[in-house]
Amino acid sequence: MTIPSASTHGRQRLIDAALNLSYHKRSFSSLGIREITREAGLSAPAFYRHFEDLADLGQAVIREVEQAVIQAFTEVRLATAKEADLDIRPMLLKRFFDWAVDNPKPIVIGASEAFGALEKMRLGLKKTLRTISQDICADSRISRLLPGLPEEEMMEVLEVLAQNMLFMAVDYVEQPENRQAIFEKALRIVGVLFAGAHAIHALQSDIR
Amino acid sequence: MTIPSASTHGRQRLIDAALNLSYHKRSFSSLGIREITREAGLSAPAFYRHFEDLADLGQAVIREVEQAVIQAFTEVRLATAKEADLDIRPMLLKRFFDWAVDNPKPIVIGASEAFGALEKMRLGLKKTLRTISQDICADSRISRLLPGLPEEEMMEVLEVLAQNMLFMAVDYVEQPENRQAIFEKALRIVGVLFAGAHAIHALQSDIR
DNA sequence: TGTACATCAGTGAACGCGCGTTCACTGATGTAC
DNA sequence: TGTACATCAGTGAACGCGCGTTCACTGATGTAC
Repeated sequence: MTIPSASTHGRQRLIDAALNLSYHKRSFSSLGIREITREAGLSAPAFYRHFEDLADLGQAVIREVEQAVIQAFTEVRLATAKEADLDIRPMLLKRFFDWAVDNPKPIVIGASEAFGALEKMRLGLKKTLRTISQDICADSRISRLLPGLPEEEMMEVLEVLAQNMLFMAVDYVEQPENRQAIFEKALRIVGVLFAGAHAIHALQSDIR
Repeated sequence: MTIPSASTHGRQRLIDAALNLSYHKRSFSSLGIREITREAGLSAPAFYRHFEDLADLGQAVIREVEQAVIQAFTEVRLATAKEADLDIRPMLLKRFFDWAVDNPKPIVIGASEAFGALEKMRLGLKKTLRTISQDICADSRISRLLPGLPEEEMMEVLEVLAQNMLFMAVDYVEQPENRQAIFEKALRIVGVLFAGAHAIHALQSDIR
């Protein structure tokens, strides 16, 4: 055998099937085992070769969604690494939204489960948003737009931002006819949050 | 008979049961008819005396959630009507959070369904957030904090705000030990958004 | 290289159970005269 | 005021169905010697 690590086939097909169904019918917690195996083209008992129960599959699905979302941000930041615009934000956002169009499932599912039924999903996704916020926070192209802002304040704003951009990405994906308007709206919101963080920090510095 | 309007009993018990179950087990779309009637203390066939199917009950539930959320804001604004603080926002927010503690179900369910499974719920709740934003926008105690800001810009910011405060209210409800910290964080976010809207608008006015 | 064995993803048949839904019925309440 | 009727929320029994889960089995692939 190659490596005893992750099995390559049936298991992944079940995860993909769950993602497909959550994406189209929504709400992971309402899926059934037979429904998922049917979608995956497997017999029902095959499910138990790979997972103990639905919660077990759920953990695998959430890992998949988390990885995809983090990967999105990584790819976007790498793709824009050579850009040296004065303001990198529009390009970062545009790339993220376009990535979401190409990979709608983890975005749509992530958004709907981030405050949804299963606690494990909620906690996992919130942690993911925090991780992403930290990555962005560490990106000098962003942090230099908020000079002197303490890291904790920046993180707070970036987390709110990440959450809102996740939701706006869903609109962007689902309303192809309004994409330009949604993108501009998202940019405005980004602008407001940055400007606000900047203004408040300046105000506090004045008082001190 | 009194008035042929809304029936007072079984129907409401079914709605309450659905709210209870969604609140504790989460995800309305995973509830079953027998489960709901059981929770309501009724026989299964009784369901059909009041609703055609689950989607029909769903519409009634969402109306209930919407009304409760709007009522929350109305009550909060009435309760603070006599306050003439320089800045009414902390009191408005505090009262809203405390209302959420007393009426957790519509808040928690509203937050988890606002981006969740059923399209009707999502659209209804987004409309509700818009309605609330309009109410706040028309409140001179708020609008005077953003003098000269065009209504459309104010609405955009207030909608983002309303959505975020809904989510933060859930944290406030579910983490009694962190309430003070969550409240302060929420206030900071409110501050950032207002400061940002103000700063951006001032900037635009300068350019013109 | 061949052979015997172990491992493991997959299967169809079968189970008992709870589901959604229909049915004919009951009993309370309101209405007509 | 009494009586006959209509309305309607509720019920228990019954239906067929799809569900989750277990079982013994198959066939392909890897491993030992």
